[in-house]
Amino acid sequence: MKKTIFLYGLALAVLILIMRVIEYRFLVRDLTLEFYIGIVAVFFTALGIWVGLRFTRKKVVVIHPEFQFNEKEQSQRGISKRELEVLELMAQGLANQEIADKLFVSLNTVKTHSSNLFSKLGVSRRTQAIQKAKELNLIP
Amino acid sequence: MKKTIFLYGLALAVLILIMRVIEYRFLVRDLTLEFYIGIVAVFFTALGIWVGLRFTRKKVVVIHPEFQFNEKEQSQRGISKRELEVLELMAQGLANQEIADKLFVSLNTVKTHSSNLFSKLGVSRRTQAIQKAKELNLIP
DNA sequence: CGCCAATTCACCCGAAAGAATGAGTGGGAT
DNA sequence: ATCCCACTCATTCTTTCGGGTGAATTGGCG
Repeated sequence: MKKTIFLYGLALAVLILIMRVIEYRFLVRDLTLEFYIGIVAVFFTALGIWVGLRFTRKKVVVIHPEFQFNEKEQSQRGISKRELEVLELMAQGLANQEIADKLFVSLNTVKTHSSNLFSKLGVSRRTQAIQKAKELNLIP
Repeated sequence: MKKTIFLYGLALAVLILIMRVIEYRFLVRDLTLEFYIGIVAVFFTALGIWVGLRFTRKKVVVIHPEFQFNEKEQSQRGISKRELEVLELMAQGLANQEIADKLFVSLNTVKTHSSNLFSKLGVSRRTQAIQKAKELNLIP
């Protein structure tokens, strides 16, 4: 990212330098101002197009839109990190006891988390929670 | 498409017009040439970015490979139609009782179906069954 | 017709899940 | 220092699941 910004800055600097040179030449040769301006306009239009392409090309390449977590829903519903962990394991088909073992907590804790999770998701069963969570992009 | 080209042409015409006006004003007020050129450069850079974005902002079509039922798995595992119905409703987060109501059968029947389903899928919990069924393309 | 598979249902029992409640602890913010 | 919140855990109780078993029925097929 920093490299990208640096490259853009460098490109701009080079362009400004070129502009100066062009300016000097044209002033010396005493060409019309309109022509000079036209050159500059074309130049910077090209630069703009280039920049525009750079910024958007990547989006086209991404064919398979991968899962992207919906932070808004998480914060709006007040779902904590731990609850999310439980949710993910739940979606993997693990039983509460297995989740407890995996998270190194007690079964009761997992039950508490899942219970809170259900109320936050507005559901009453784990299968529904999984469905809902996928709809809300909380899990892949 | 023609509308787009027309719009671009129009935009360019307007920009040239604005350029002329700016040019006039700056010449009259006798400001520095560098400043004037800077304005033009920024202007056309913006134009270029805009054009670049317009031309490349292809809608990222979500290639969501549509579900296509895996008949082979169904027959190989000997899963009946009724069992599949139960599976689908199960994947929708319905409880056995709700499935029973929806299919107009008794709770015990649903239990039998789901039980047979689990053994055919090689799982022991409904959440796992849903996972597995999705992997096997038995449900979307 | 007799066989088979699918479907339906029942009963029992243990395990798991879920609801409700209370409570202790530790880290962060005020 | 105090308060809040996430996290933790426990207990009790009810509901739901899931396994196991047995059995009646129905429709298709040889």
